[in-house]
Amino acid sequence: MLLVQHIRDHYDQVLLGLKKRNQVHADDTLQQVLALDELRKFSQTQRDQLQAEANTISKEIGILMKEGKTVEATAVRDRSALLKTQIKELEEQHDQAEEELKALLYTLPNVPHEAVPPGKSAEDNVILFTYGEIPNLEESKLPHWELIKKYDIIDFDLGIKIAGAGFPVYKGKGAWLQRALINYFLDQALAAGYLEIQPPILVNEDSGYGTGQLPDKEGQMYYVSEDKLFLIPTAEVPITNLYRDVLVNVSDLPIKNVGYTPCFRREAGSWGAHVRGLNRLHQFDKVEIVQITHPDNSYETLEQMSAYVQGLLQKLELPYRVLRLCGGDMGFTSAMTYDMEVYSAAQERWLEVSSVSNFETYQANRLKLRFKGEDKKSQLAHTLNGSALALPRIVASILENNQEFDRIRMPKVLHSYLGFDHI
RNA sequence: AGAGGAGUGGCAGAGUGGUCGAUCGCGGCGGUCUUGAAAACCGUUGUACCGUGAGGUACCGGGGGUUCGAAUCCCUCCUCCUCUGCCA
Repeated sequence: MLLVQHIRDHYDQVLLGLKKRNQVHADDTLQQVLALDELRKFSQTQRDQLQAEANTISKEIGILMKEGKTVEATAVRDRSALLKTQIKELEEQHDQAEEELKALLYTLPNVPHEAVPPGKSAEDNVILFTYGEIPNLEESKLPHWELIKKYDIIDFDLGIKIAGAGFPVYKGKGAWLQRALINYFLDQALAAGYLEIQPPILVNEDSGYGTGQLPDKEGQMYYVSEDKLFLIPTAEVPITNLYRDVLVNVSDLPIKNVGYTPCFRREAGSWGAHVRGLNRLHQFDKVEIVQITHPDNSYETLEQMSAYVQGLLQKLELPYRVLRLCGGDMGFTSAMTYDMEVYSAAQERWLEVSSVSNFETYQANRLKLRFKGEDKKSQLAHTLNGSALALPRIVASILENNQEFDRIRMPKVLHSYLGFDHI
């Protein structure tokens, strides 16, 4: 959620940023925000004044009653009753303005960093860097949805039987590979100084608001109505929300957390021919890194996190490229996002396997995540997160890129986790 | 799931209708003393919003109500504890 003060102080910059996100009505919305905030402040000032008077009167009545001057007390009491109705009116005005203001702010996405390119869709993302050799496979190469059948390691039909489409069943070496990747990713993050967190994979409504899934995106999450809980779409939600309503000490920053969780996405309406096999699932595994930093360091941290994720891809011997997302393709809450895409050699296309973002104060403002600085004043921290990594497309690329005639090579770094070197 | 009890400042714990944002203690911070530290003593110590400022307002688990006035009374929701039941 954007800060009203920031909108007021940097109006043109905010407007420009929102335009970069193709928010056509941004000017109107921002003007409304400022008007509502004025109304909010005005009604509070008025209300506070009347309330101060009412408080004084109440104390006077108390003293009069104690002295037994009941006649005088009754006279003052009438004045107080009048104040009360006025206060109530102003309070309603104030609360309504505040509520409308909040609702409006919820509709505004984060302001992109100035380095974020303009653009409407994925076409306009900027390729920053490409790494690795694209493998030269035989003509008989198979896409991963054929390979998993050939080696009987992942079974979609069984998943359909017990749950539905998009819920694969991992078997034998397929299951083992999942476990190995999770452990490898967690160990790497631990070595990089992250603290491992094992959070709940169901969260309440407040948590959904904290990281920006709510309002508006409830359709993307599975919902347990009996208990009013959401299945998490990413570990970002529970882990970042650990710090909701928290005032940390500046010396505790940066906070670095990593967590493995299954992730659940309804993906309503986003199915098509190009999302076969492991490319898009309702349930998948992901290791997520989250950092909370001082505002001065967050972009440096973003680069570090991006480098960290790239390091993982290099160790897995996968060709990849790094994109800087354009304004139109960036997530609602992000100020800058890098996407890492791995080349899947049989599908002959790039697959997104990680997304690393800096949210600046956008999430922190909703979360009320602040730190107390040297000057004893509290200010909002910056939050960042990234996939490190999401498993299904990594698995797809490993299977496709490393296929040979009658086996699939496993990356060297996984051998000790797997206990075998090929499938 | 049923019955009972309880939620107060970083922690511990008073306060049951009237200068209570809240006693006392511990912890934290500053100081005196000391070569330094400990001890002792003195002082200080929540958050948010409004206001140029002086200052004001709100917050005692959340929300609502009664009252001139609520931490205190009523309703409701949430959480925790104890007992019973169920259970990996």
